[in-house]
Amino acid sequence: MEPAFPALPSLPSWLLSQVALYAGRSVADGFAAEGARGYHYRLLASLAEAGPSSQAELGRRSGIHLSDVVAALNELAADGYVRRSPDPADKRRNVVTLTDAGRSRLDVLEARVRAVQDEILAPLDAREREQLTALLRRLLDHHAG
Amino acid sequence: MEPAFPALPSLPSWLLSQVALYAGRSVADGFAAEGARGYHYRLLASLAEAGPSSQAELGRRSGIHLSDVVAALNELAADGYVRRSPDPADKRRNVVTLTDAGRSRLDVLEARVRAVQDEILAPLDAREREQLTALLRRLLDHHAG
DNA sequence: CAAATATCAGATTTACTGAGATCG
DNA sequence: CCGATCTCAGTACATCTGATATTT
Repeated sequence: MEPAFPALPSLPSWLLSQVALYAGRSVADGFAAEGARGYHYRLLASLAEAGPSSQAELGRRSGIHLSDVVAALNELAADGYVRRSPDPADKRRNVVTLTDAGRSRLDVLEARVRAVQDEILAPLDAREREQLTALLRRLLDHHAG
Repeated sequence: MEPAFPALPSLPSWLLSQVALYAGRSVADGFAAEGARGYHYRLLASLAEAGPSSQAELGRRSGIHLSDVVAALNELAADGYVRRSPDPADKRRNVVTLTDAGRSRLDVLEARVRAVQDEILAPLDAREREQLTALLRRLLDHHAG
């Protein structure tokens, strides 16, 4: 007579949320040590990857809500990491550009992120890390597509 | 000249949080369809697994803050799923007991959870599901101990 | 007095909702 | 008039903090 329940801690969704909670906190702590948040990194990385963009594009690419994009860009612009200029071709839009300072900022945050990923995945070897990311990627692609 | 960044969507911590976000929403939706929340399930499951417990024990086992345990138990007790009685052996404590109705309630929520897990893991076969949970479990054990 | 328990009230974070103004 | 963009204000949820009272 086994117990009928899988005992919380074996549920995939529970494992996922617990590990994600820990990972999220680690990453947030790493950013906080630089006075930044995850949104800042995601926006800077998205700008570096795709070049100058409208805010709506930025939000879609980085998965951040438009209203949160506004707030995070206010902070990034106040620190001189991005520049907002009106798009002459479409007056509804702002063109957001990464400044040199923003590029340096991204490098710093990037280094933090890398270090934290390594700490999170510490108990796994290279092959297992690839397995994990491949499995997660398949789940994400399946449910996002 | 490869780009210097790993492009957001390949970061393990990002994959984790995205998949966990989806999984968390799916589970929450499943519970909401029964008028319940995750806390209710976790508390009921913890009671079924370990028997009558104090609130502090419950909180520790299910990873819910004491103050949230109080609120969630208020709701469960109001619906007759648990009973709170003072512990004669230690007057600081309440002994929380699962009622028959609570046991039935757990079965219903349990079924929901199972179905949702299956939906979340849909793109993976049995072997891959075990791989994923094993990898996640190792990460969790490493960082929780 | 120190530590554990239970309770309540509120702060914090991330994600999201809704309403407005402007423009294509 | 519809749809997209930007902005601001405020909600919702889970988590966590702090204060208080009681008992060990």
